[in-house]
Amino acid sequence: MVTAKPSQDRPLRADAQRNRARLLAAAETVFATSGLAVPIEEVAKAAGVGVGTVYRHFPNKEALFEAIVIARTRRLADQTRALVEDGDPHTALFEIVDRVVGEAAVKKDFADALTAAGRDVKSTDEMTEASADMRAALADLLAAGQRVGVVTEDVTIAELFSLLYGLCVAAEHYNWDGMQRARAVTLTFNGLGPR
Amino acid sequence: MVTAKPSQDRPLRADAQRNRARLLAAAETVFATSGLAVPIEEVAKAAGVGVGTVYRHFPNKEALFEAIVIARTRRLADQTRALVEDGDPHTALFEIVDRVVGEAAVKKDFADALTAAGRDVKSTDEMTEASADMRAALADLLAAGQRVGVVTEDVTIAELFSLLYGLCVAAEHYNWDGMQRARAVTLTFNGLGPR
Amino acid sequence: MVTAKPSQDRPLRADAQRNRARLLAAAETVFATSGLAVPIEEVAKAAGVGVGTVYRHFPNKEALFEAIVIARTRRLADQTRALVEDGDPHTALFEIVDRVVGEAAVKKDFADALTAAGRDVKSTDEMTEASADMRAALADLLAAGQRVGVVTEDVTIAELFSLLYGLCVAAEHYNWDGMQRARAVTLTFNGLGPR
Amino acid sequence: MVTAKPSQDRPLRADAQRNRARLLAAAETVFATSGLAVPIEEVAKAAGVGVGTVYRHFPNKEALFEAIVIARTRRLADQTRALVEDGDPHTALFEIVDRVVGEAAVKKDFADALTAAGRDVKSTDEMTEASADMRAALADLLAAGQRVGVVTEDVTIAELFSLLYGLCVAAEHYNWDGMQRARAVTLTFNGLGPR
DNA sequence: GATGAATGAGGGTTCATTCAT
DNA sequence: GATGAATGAACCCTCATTCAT
Repeated sequence: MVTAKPSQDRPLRADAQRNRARLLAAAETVFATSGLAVPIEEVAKAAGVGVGTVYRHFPNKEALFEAIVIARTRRLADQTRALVEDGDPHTALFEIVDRVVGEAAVKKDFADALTAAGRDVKSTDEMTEASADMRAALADLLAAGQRVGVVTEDVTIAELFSLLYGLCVAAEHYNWDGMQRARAVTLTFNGLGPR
Repeated sequence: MVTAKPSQDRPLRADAQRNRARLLAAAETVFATSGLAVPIEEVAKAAGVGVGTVYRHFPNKEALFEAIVIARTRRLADQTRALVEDGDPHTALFEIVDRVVGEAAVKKDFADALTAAGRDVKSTDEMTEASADMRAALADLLAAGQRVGVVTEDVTIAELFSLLYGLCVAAEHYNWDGMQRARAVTLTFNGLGPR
Repeated sequence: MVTAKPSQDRPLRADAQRNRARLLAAAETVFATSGLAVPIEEVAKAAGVGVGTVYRHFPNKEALFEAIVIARTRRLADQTRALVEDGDPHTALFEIVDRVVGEAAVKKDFADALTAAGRDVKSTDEMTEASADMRAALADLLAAGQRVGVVTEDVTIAELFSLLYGLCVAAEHYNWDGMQRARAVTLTFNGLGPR
Repeated sequence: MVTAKPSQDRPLRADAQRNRARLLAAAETVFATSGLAVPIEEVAKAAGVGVGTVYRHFPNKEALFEAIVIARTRRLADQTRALVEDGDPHTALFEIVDRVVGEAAVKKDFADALTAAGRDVKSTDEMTEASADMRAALADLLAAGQRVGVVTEDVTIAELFSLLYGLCVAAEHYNWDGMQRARAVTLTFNGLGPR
């Protein structure tokens, strides 16, 4: 956000910056498509760079993966917060959940990400922060939902979180289309609302 | 279940039989504990045999893994059917789901199994059969639930299946204890029942 | 030395034993010829095995190298001790030094070994033991030399050791033939003897 | 010594000159400390320049290393010659040897240099010249020693050279302090003198 | 049948060198 | 001239699978 030294910065960085972004994007796609086990070279190829470049930007495969998760978590948190502020409280919760689940269905790595496939994404400060951020955004959302009465008071963030998680994984696993997803989200929401 | 050559076997066969069983048990544990990426040798060691023996019983790693999934699926199907027949229709659905989810929380490999971590468990005949079996049992369960009115008519087996799946994964991921699990299952069931 | 269980041991081990030996021999040659930087595959090829076999016997390159050093040190210690016992005290010191230096000239790895090329051969117990053994043998030799008067009393083992070391390196570096070596050893011995 | 284009250079040239010097100094230290295997980038960092600059001054890593060896050899030759001229013939030999060995003990790269760690420092013209220079200086020294009788007539330059080499390596390897070094040099000299 | 040694393809990572800025 | 990002060959090591015993 804040580019230090407004004027003559290191000029090279422009390319590097772009490469990093392409790498992240490519990695997201490739990991999503082929799983975490793909050779790094595959990622590099998809990003149109050499393996060395991957390693210049990320110390190792795990770090690359973590960077994706962090980016993704941040994006989700941002979107969530946007919806909390702009959206109709009555539908905000449904919408954001639906959207999150929808994305998860496409980018196969979300669950992979959170699950981190056995290997525990070692809580980097950055990761911890992004997580907390997401959690906070979701908490706001939940509070909003409870305020307008679509969710009963006794539902906790943790519960919401884990149900959301389950939905994401299922969406990904069963390759839900919009219809199926909406239905599942609806069913789940029914459970959260008042009897 | 299907013991090939029902009657007189050479005594050695007994050892082999036992080895296969130990192998399956060991593999289930080891995969659950350390993920699918563990070297086969680890499994062999855990089973107290040499790698060669593993390969005598299963053509390759994937087959071993599949065998576990099949065994597990069969077990679940059996349990489900048992509950359908013996259990109180009002609680049967809840109970079986709770149990399945409970097991999933312990044996980390269930989701791993179904998700099959990227690689698609190629539907063997056996696997297909076990799956169908499980699906049928769950269908019966669902039908029973609908008959007594705890689940609305419009819920499909596919939907039930995927929600169940999501619960399992979440249970595993968040390491739910009995309480948390019951709560999640309850919430989910609320969603399936009549308004 | 002591092969446990004289009769029916694990039969396979014979091959493995042989491979380990071949590996050690090959590695000694290859490292000597091409330096410590040669790819492990080169060593494997020289031993007529696959890389995997190298790694079955030695956890990593360094361990392989260390094994060579240990073997070599033991051999030297043994030879030294033999000379101490069998040899004429008047010539024993000269002879053993000459021989050690002679070997060093051929097997280029001796100095490499001791120097351990920058990386410090982490003192394994085995290594420590072998070293101590060698040192002890040399101490005996020195004592013998002093007893018969070819070396003055004030020469310490450490001094002998380091001069020997220097000679070895020089022999290797300058590729001394027997004549050159004998001359250098003689000159050095002159320095150790009484004026 | 040989500054190309003696007179008017562009001011930038000054920077380049300085960079080359810093590079050489940094490389000497870094190679000495961490061995020849350190990444070039390490050297660059130590010199406070980018890798590109290293390659502007030296075509490749080997050339950089060779430049160090040459510089070092020249320095030794100069010092030697100085001692030959200024020093007391009776102690000159001892002194120069002691000094050379002393330096070798500090700058670990001397032996590394001469041994050239497996890779043979391809005799560049420059290198050859520097070597010859050193050899000549040492020859003068030896001659002086022989003239005053501290060294017997039959000692050849080659012999002196190789003993010196051995001492250097040993000094480096055993990390001799001044005392230990003096003792070793003395012992060695005893050997070179008349009986 | 069981064992575990051997194989070797494959993947992660490093680093000398090049080149756009 | 300097910089440091990019490249990719090469290396260490792992592990699924085979096979001699």
